[in-house]
Amino acid sequence: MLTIGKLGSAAGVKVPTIRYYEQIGLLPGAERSPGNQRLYTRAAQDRLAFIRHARELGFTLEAIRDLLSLSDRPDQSCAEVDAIARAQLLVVKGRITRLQALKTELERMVDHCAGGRIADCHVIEVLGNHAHCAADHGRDLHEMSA
Amino acid sequence: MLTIGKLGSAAGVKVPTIRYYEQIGLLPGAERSPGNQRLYTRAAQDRLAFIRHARELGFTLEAIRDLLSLSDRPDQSCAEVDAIARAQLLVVKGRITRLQALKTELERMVDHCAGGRIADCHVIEVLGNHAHCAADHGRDLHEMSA
DNA sequence: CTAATGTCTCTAGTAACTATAGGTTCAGGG
DNA sequence: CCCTGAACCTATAGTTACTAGAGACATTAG
Repeated sequence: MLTIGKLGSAAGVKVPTIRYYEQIGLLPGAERSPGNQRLYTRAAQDRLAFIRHARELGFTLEAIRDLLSLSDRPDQSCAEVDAIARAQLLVVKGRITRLQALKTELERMVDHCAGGRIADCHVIEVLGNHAHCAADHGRDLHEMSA
Repeated sequence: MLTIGKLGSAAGVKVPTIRYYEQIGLLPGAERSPGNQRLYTRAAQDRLAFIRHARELGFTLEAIRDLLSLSDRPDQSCAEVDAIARAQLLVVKGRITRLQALKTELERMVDHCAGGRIADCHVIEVLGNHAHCAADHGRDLHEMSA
């Protein structure tokens, strides 16, 4: 049995975050020591590792909740998991595309900017002027959090 | 002079977001009509466009605040802007790398998952098991918001 | 002139945590 | 066996960058 601190460092998740996950029902309430401290099993550690990895992969906690509920009923069809993964894949591809445009833009900014003065510097102009954008401007600011 | 709604649709920013930017001091208080509605000049539109583009490029509002304060004093050295852009470039490159690992992982998930049952499905196993990770696991969950 | 749309302020909610306060429990050393 | 200091407990509030709602006033089109 692990204390919350051990569990946290084992999984690379901060202690308050673990308590937060418990609070929102992503982790079940842990057993407690006689002194009321949380004690975790190997199963809880796996579950937390799953959550952490999924977060790293860009899944929202809601998506993770779905995934976990599926894993709790392991005889069901995989189609739903598959759908979630596919949806996330689209999001991820979109992000990569936009980030690459962004990277180009930033590189250009750095090139234009090296050692000059703001009066000669295109950074602000590039960002202020729609015509200079390399990136396409859809309404996509908030796919970031999808 | 533009109303807030026109300004918003011109710049691709939602009306409450404009008011929010004003509230946190990123946009100056606008002139008002006799009926107390905000009226914006071309200058305000440029400033908002700048903010929007910078957000798209992954700058935080704090970084944007810095950039704007620099642009308000245009005789200063460009070095600071340059430093911000370079720092953002690093963040962006890191994100791209991790998202590409993520993409690989998700593609693998989708491949393993096609039409099966969860019992045969590697999705949860892949994410739950540290050994199967394609991605490196630094403490980098929160560069996402940098 | 009236109805619809747009705007106003203010408050509260969102995601996914992070931090603080004030108190309790546990493990190691003397 | 006691004491200290680290780790733990709960609860609340703060963070970023918005978004949404209520209820009232302004503006514009027909």
